[in-house]
Amino acid sequence: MESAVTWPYNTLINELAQGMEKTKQLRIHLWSTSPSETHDLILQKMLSSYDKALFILRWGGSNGATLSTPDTSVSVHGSIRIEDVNKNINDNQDNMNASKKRKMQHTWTEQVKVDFENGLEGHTGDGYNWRKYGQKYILGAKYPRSYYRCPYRLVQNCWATKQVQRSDDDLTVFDITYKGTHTCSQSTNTVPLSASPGKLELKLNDGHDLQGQQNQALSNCKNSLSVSTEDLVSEEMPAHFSFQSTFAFHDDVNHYFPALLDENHHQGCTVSPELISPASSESNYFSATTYVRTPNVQHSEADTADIISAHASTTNSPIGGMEFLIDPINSDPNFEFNMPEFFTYSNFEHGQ
DNA sequence: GACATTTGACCCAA
DNA sequence: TTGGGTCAAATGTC
Repeated sequence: MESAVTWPYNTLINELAQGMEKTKQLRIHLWSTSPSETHDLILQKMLSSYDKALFILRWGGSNGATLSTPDTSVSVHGSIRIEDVNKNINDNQDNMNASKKRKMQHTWTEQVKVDFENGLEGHTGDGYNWRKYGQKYILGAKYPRSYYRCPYRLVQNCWATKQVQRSDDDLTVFDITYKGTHTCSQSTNTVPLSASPGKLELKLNDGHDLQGQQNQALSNCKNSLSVSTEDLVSEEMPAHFSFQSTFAFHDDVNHYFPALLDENHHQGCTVSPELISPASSESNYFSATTYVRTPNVQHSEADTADIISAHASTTNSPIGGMEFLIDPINSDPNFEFNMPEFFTYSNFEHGQ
């Protein structure tokens, strides 16, 4: 039997989710009809607020907290501090094995949509580096699930992982499940906004990362695929500038992808069919993500490797990893957890 | 040679 | 026993 508290709780979540969805649609519509970075920034903030609210509610619900519980760390009036969550987890981690550690980990799921007609719908990046460590076909799922973990797991004892599962129903939708929050410092990959403009490049993806041949083929198309962020990024922009870049980028790139997808040919840039992996030929999915790299910032070999699956937004964020601080104006200063607000899928580091 | 990804094998919870 | 999650050797790329 549904409790009196649960009913409005679920209704509230539904209403917020609908509001969020409509905001996303509005954002795409506005961008396609009359692109304005100012408008887009406002809509970003709205989406950010929805995300926060939903996370608070869901986290509270999944932890058995109710809206009326006065001493819970989560309430509609308060804010959740991820350190509190992590503290509770970490307090127990020393005395348990890895399996139990993972069980204790804070878990949440995001859906990410790729829309080749309108560009990325929603997210650009979670700001962390990830290393793929496995892929597996899950019973009942058409597409394999990919497993990623923090590349600094051993070095910094960071147990964050994520799973990327393509939706069976909608080829453009991916479910990304995050387990655990990053306890590592990934400052090695943060790049100040003031650094010289990076280069945005694309990665083809079938749900897995493309291999070198495909990358090489793409690099041959550099002129059409690479977009300087010089005109897209200003120092005054908030840390979330990459989404702006992504959006503009995809507007441009969308002219490219359909041709590549359908005919493997566009504007003199050819990708032979054999360069598309079997999986990709099956799914014809491209992870239309961005990677921003600043040439004058040094990365170690390990860092370079780690950048695969790093995300454009906070890879270049001066506040690395503090996703909600990307909205410096409206963010609640107490709201400090690392839940990804915007996503890319996997990112690709190519060229220097 | 170094590094990341792939993929079959293994572990373990349900 | 089954299936999801992880490991680690093999492989590929630069």
